[in-house]
Amino acid sequence: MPELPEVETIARWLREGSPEGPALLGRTFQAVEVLWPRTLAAPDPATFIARLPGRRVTAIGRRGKFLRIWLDDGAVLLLHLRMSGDLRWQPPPAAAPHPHDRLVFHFADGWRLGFNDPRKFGRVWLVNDEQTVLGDLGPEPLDPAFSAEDFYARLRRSRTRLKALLLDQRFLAGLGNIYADEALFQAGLHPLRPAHTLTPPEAERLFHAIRQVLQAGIAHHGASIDWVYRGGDFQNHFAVYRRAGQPCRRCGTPIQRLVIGQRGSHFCPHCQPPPEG
DNA sequence: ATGAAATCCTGGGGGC
DNA sequence: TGCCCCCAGGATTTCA
Repeated sequence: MPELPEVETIARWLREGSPEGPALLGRTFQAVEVLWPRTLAAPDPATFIARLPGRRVTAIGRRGKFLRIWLDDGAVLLLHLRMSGDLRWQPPPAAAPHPHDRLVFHFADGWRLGFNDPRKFGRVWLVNDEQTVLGDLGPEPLDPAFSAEDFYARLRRSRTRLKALLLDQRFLAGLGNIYADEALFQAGLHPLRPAHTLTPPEAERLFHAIRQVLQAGIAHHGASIDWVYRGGDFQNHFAVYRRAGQPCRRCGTPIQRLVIGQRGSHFCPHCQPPPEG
């Protein structure tokens, strides 16, 4: 599941080039194939196919879990990988698309960049004003301007359980199931704690834990789980995620799994004491 | 306001 | 070995 660290890794590789392929930055689109139209959130396929050729990539970045590719006509290509999305370079000569390619971008030198997405949940937008898509996102966790005080103030406004709140992209942008569980463990906070019950020290602990796990994830080039492989190895450093029944690395108590807000949640019942009731 | 449930999808895992 | 069933998981939409 690509979350903030995985998307950040992909953005860097597209910007700088990687062992898997060249940089996307500075390239000009020659053509685009739409193999699964529902991947395209906006505009409609005909408009998309007509508009992209000739456009040059001027910058590449990230907001939350969205990949942002700015074009020389002022438009922005936004990609959300959701569950199983990935971007894969294919070198020339031309060959059949990969089995789960939904969009394929073509370049003049024969390289192709495929938006590959087995589960078809990923979405792509080509818009003039990115705010129409990104407008409701919460703060960037790693933004230097975002402070522990801001975070505490936001927590106090919600009675929602911590786990569900951390996954709400309007509350905070970029966390998914893996990093939410890891951050809660790191902070020693139970996923069922109502957000407004956190003390200022607890909020500060969670704030720093979130930043720490995200930065660790980025340093490891993200996590490679299931069949989504980005070359990262953070999956070998999980403290709780998908470790139900295995001993807590800190105290040895078996890790528990609970479904919260339809999401599997993993935690140590000893290091993360449950709320009252 | 809050949250639960349904929805979209398919590869993979468990059960037999 | 193979078949069937069911499930995870992000985000949105709908229902209670």
